[in-house]
Amino acid sequence: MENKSPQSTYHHGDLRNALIDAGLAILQEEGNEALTLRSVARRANVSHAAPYRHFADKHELLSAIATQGFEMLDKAMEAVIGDHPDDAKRRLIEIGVNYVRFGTEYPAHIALMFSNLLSQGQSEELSAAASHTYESLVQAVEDAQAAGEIGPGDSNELANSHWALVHGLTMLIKEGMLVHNQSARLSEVVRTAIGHLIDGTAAT
Amino acid sequence: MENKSPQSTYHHGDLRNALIDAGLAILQEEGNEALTLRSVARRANVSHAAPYRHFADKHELLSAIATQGFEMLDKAMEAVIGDHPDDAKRRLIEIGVNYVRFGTEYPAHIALMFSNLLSQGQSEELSAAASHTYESLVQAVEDAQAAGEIGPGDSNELANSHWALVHGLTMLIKEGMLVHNQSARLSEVVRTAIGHLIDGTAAT
DNA sequence: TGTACATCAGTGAACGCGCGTTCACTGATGTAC
DNA sequence: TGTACATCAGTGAACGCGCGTTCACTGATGTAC
Repeated sequence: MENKSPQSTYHHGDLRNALIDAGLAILQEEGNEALTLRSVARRANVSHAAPYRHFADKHELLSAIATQGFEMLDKAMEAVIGDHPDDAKRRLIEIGVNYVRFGTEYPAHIALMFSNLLSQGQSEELSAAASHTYESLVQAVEDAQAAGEIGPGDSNELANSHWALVHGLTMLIKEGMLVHNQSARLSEVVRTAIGHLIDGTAAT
Repeated sequence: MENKSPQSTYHHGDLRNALIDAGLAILQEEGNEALTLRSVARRANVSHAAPYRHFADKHELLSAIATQGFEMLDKAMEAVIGDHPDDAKRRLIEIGVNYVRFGTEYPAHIALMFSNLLSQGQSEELSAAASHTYESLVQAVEDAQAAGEIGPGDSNELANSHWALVHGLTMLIKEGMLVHNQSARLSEVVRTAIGHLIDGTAAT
C-alpha cells in the first residue's frame, strides 16, 4: 500500500503542471473553444474548484498555458540549430520552417498564445516567453549577418520581417487560405516565401 | 402619422443588414468576446429571436459579418489604386500598408474574418469574399510584373509571400509584439518590411 | 520514535449569469377579387 | 377603392446548459516538541 498511484492520493502533488498539460491537450484535441477552466479541471481528474489553489482566476490559467506554448515553440525552433552549424542562412530558413510547422501542427496553441498577449493583467512570465522567442529570431538574423549571408541593417527590423512572414504563413496556411500547388510540401511553401524575402522579388 | 420613423414600424424593413452592422459595431467597440447572437439583436433594438428570421443559426450570422469585413478590407485596399496610376510597385506597397492599417484599426474584425474560415458549414459568400481579397493582391503583383518592377515567377507564390508578410505584420502589431523604433509610424514599419521583401535581405 | 496541531490542497454543493435555440403568438404587409 | 385572407417578420416567455466563482468542509502533510 505504499505504492502511491496518482489517483490514490488526495493531494495531487503537481497539480499546477498537470493543469497546464491538460489545457494543452484540450487545445490540441478539441480546440480553443473547448478550453474552459472547468474542462481543464475535468481533464486533470480534479474538481473544478481545485485550480483556484494554483491560479487566481481563469485568465491566469490561460496565461500559464500560453507561456508553456511559447516554450514548446522555442524548443521547436531551437531543435534545428544543431543541424546546420556552418550555415547561418540555412539555419534562419529552417527556423522559419519549424515555426510554421509548429503553428500548423498546434493551431489552437498558436491562437491562444497570440490572442491573450495584450489582455489586461498580462503575466510577466508570458511576455518573457514571447520575448525569448523573438530573441531567438534576432539571434539567427545576427548570426547570418555575421556570416556575411544577410546584408547589414537593423537586425531588429530584419527579424521583424522574418517573424511577420513566417507568422503570416502560419495563419494563412492554418486557415486554408494559401493558394499553392497541391503537391508542394509545407516546407517547400515556406522555403519559397523565405527565399523571396532573402533574395528579393524585384526585377533585376 | 405617415412619418415612419424606424422604431415605429413593427417590421424592420432591412433587419438582415442592420444585424450585420450591429455585429460590426460590437466587434469594434467591445471586441470578439462580446459578439453573441443576443448582443447583436440587442444592439439592433430587436428581440433576440428576431435574427432567426434571417439566419439559420449563430454561425450563419457570424459568417455574414465576416463577409462584410472582407468587403471593408477590399475597399480599404482598393482605395489606394487610383492614387498611383503609373507606379505599380508603389501600388503594391500601399495596398500592403492599407491592409495593415485596416487590421490594426479593426483588430476584432480581422480576428473574426480569419478565425471562422475553416469551420464547418462555411458559407460560399464568405469564401468568395476572401478569394476576392486574395485576387486583388495577385492582380497588384501581376501589374508590377507587367511593369517590369517585380521579377518574373509564379504570381501566386509571390502574392502568397506578400499576403503572408502583411498579414503577419498585422497580427504582430495588433498584439503589440513588434519591436521597433518608438517613433516609427505604422506606415514606415510596413514599408520597411515590404522593402525587405522586394529588394531582398541577402548580402550583395 | 510518537503525538498534537497548524497548514495546505483538495471536495462538492451552490450562486447567478448569459448563452443559443424553440415555440406559440401577434401585428403588419401585400395580393386576389 | 374596399375587403378577406394568406404570408411574413417580428415578440416575449421558456428551455436546458455550461460557465466562472465562492464557500464551508475534509483529508493529507509536515513540523515542533
